[in-house]
Amino acid sequence: MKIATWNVNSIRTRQTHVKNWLKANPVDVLCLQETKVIDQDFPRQPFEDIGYNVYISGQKAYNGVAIFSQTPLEDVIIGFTPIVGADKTGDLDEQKRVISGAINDIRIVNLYVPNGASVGSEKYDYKLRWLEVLGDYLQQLREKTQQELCVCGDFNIALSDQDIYKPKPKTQIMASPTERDALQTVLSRVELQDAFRKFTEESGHYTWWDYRRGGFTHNRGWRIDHHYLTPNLYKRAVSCTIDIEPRRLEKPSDHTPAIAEI
Amino acid sequence: MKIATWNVNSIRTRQTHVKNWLKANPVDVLCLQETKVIDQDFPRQPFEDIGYNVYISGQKAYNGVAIFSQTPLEDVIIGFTPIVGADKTGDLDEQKRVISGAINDIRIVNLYVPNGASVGSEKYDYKLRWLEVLGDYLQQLREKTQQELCVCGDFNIALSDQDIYKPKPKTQIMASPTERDALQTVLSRVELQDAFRKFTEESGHYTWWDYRRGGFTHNRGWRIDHHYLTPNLYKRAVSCTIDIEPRRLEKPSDHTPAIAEI
DNA sequence: GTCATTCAAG
DNA sequence: CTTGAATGAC
Repeated sequence: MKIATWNVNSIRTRQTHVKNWLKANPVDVLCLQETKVIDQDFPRQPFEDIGYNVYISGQKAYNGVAIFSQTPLEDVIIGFTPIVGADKTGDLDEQKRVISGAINDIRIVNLYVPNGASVGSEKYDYKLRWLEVLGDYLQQLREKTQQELCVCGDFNIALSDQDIYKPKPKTQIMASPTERDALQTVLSRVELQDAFRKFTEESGHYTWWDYRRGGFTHNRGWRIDHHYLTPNLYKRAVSCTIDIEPRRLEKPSDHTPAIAEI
Repeated sequence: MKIATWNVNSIRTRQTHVKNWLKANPVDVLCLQETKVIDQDFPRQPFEDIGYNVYISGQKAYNGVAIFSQTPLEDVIIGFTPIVGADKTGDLDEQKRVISGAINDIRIVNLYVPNGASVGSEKYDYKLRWLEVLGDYLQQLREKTQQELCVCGDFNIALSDQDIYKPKPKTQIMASPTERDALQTVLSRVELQDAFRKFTEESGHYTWWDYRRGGFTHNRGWRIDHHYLTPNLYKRAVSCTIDIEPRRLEKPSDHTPAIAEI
């Protein structure tokens, strides 16, 4: 089973790119982030036309996640609340960043982790709060469903300096020790491991390049889109790759897809 | 000599349409309105590349006029001020709506007449004030230069009900009696005549269709883009036509070119 | 740099 | 309905 993740930075603007990519790369499951559209305006048809079931959780202008799956998903869960409860979730489900569903007792969790703006900002605190609840969510999800987890999406965190074109100061958003630790804690709680690093140890592999200052042209990239797998899935994983081609297209997303095969 | 007028509703957005149209219709002179760009950002090169001299008077976001001419223009005059003086012009040259130049003692005056919003509004008063100064401008231009005039552009006035898909109430902007009278006064003062009506008497010929409510699809058009000629030029005119094709393109301007041959 | 939104204009 | 600007986000 091939599971891809792609922050598309507006599904309406990227509709053609995504459809063409799926035709050339007919993955079983595609997890999208930053769809930036309310559910009623989501362009389902083009993807249903090529055989995908479409599951979405969107909002106006910001965030928004979706899962496309050739096999219908079982037990689709939107947001943290159904698992951890409204008390623990607080305001965190106002932003649409979490959707999950299962295929044959493999649970796919699609995340768009908050960016955090800058270290120490209000948005950074929000990111840290969000990651804490994410830990609760994954742990309870695991306990309740007894399913293996494939937790993928745009994490807005490069776990290691290896995942960045150049080591960054500790104050750099997406690379600061505090957010790295927060993510590491989440991973430990559910025994998640980075699928990409099962197969590739070198640095220089990225999934995101800033639109600004020719980030892509100069290959100043970050690997911030990940697949994290529970032990049995991790053992079964046969590949995890990044397809840079979509980032070369006209009017691309700033992210490119990562694909895990299990 | 062929002189065309075309409100392009942003020259940057319409660059390809205009260039392709000129390649297929190599008129001697093309008068543009609503270029919507400051002079330093005007895309001169593509038009110079195909043999046109480019004369512009633009501003940010709104209005803006330009003349493309295969023959260099003589004595280019921008705005009312050089002819009628700053006192009479007042604030009317803040909006870039007037540019003129001569070829062989034929003076081409390119106008973007204010729209006027709605009858009785502040903008309507501005339109009427503007038309009054236009009369002064044309009269003095005529006297000073002793040139024949081709006054063309987007007049935002349909002089007769024949020029509208359906007769309109007297309160309808672009068809109200007061603005029609104001334009008629201008024409009388300089003995200008409508080139189009030398050749075509039927109704049903339009140069503008509102983007809203499928104006073009339903052929709910207006003829508001005109060529007005002084007597000797009017006598010499051999044709005046409207080319609807550009209005059919993808992402068209709401106006289409009118072409007079003298 | 790119996107969606809101606004003003037509 | 389409455009450009201004904003905020990333």
